[in-house]
Amino acid sequence: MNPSVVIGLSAVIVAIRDGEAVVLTVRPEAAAALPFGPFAPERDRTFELALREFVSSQTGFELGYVEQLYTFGDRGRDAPRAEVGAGAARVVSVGYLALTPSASADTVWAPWSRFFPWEDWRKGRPDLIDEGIKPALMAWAGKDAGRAARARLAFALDGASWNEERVLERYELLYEAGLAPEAARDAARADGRDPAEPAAISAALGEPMISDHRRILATGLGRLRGKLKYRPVVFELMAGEFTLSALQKTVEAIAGIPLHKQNFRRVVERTGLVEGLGRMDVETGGRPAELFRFRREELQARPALGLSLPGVRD
Amino acid sequence: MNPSVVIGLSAVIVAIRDGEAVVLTVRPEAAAALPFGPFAPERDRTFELALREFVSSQTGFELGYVEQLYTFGDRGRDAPRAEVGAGAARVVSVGYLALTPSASADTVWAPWSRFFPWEDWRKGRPDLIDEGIKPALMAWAGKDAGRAARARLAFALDGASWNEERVLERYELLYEAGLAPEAARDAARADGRDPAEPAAISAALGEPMISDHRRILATGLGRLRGKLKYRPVVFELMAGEFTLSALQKTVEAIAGIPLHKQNFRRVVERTGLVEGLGRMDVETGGRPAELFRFRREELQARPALGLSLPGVRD
DNA sequence: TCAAAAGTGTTATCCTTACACCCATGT
DNA sequence: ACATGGGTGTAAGGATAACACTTTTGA
Repeated sequence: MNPSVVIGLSAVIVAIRDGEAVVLTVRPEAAAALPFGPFAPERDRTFELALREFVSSQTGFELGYVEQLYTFGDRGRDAPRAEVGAGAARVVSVGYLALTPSASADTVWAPWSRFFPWEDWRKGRPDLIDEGIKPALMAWAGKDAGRAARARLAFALDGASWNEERVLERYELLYEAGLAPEAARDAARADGRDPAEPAAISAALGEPMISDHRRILATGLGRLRGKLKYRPVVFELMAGEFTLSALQKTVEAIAGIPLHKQNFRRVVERTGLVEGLGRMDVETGGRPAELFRFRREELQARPALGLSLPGVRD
Repeated sequence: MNPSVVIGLSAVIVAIRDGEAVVLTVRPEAAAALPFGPFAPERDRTFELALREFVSSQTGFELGYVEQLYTFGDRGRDAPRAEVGAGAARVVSVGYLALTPSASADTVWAPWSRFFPWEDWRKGRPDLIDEGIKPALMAWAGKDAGRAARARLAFALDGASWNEERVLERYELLYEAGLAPEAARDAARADGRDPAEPAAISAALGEPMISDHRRILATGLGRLRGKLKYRPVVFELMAGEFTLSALQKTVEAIAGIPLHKQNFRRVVERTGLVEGLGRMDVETGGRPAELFRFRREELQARPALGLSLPGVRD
């Protein structure tokens, strides 16, 4: 008999709804969770097939773009037993990122700002950072200069500049500082107690999720923000026809920072990856906007999108 | 009783020796292999600890910089049974990339050009591409325009430009085209036969490795080449003191392309991540070179290295 | 004195960033 | 007419890529 390892698959499924980046969650009545399911070695030929299968049966949703994120195997932060229904097995979870152009009006789609409210800088620096996070992290750091420096760089405190990609680093810091409800839960489990998952109350520092799902979500958001800059993945979030403003709004929602309109257009045009259709959008306020489509056939030839998100300082 | 999954860990351990990028291999007498070992769920707290443990006990080597690459779980390309000593278990392998500044003079260090001879463009476009790879891929493509286009873009055929990061894409293409000995081996295993690993003859299209190790190696090389451009990982391959030429040689060995001396220096200086020591190197031919050190303390503050490797066309 | 490698000056070009302004539509 | 969002011109500054050239050592 083999030592027991059970592989779980979790998916960060991202879409855009009403200009907000949203992520598919399950069990809306309790603490939020990403869609997850077991990997059955005797049945599933590949991780990706298994993932598509259980997502479609669990949520009725067919995935398009999918990429592997990371495999989480640390003890103490693994999934609770019940999650995969195994006895005393060690749970290893393989996280995936998926992008889709359509999101239902269902409540299972949650804006990810619910879980990471400090990540949205589109309207400027969130007050939460200086009013909630900074004092809490400084109290945790105390006289430890290393901790203070990490906090400063992660959260752009005291004039440091914001790097939108470091989502995981920020979450891990809050976790380590005990400011994420998941930290207390995991500590209790490590002591042999069996705590309930944190309630889904809207915590000031972001809503918690079950197991290590918020960590997987942070990994997904960070990866996506990074990838935006050098691969044309945005288009996986767009419908077949879209306006350039809608494209910009999408990038802004993902990156969490505002972009300069004209520069954005120039960059997009220069890539040669979009094509104007000559037709106009059916209004959304002012002047009609031209519709564009993604020239997917060019993807192999010029796979870069070189969006250089400008540094946001304040 | 649980369905059996066994997790294996494999490491792509990279160093520089005599200006060549080399990778640590085991079993030099047979087909090459990366260092690998099982993950024991009841013993190992994290993947990374297990990895450091078995690498040090297997090769006597202490790892420094380590990062997770990818988790390979596809059936048909998994590790052979014997590798992890399990019965009928499904093998999932988690690949890691490790960098180290020191390589022994041992033969266990193999230049990776042995496995991917087409990846070294430092002396210009390798003849192998047009003389060996192109005809073979064209024969495989036949009248299939899609296949021909993929080959063209991956291997920079017919004027397409070379992208040094697409190492995995190139290997996968050769595998799919049946030009990697591993492909025949895996096909045989899928049919229920039990073929020996390919012999370690120096194949024209690169030496094969056991199991999916060459794929893991390709993943590691691609990741490293990409990361070079935006994270200061090169320094993990350097000793405490080094000359700028040595640094440049290292980047060239990894990226596989030649760099412009002065532009390289300007970029490195602008990052502020190196500091001249005022002392000189003890000769290597001509004029003595100044020694520099990596300012590791600046790593948190400015984590970018922005090496923009210029496009190589021919 | 010559080979070998270190190190510097300069320039055209392109990209990034940031101004401010005009255009087409519905109310 | 005016509010709303779509769409454009232009220019400063900086980074990139590519020239060719000087300097310092050992043989």
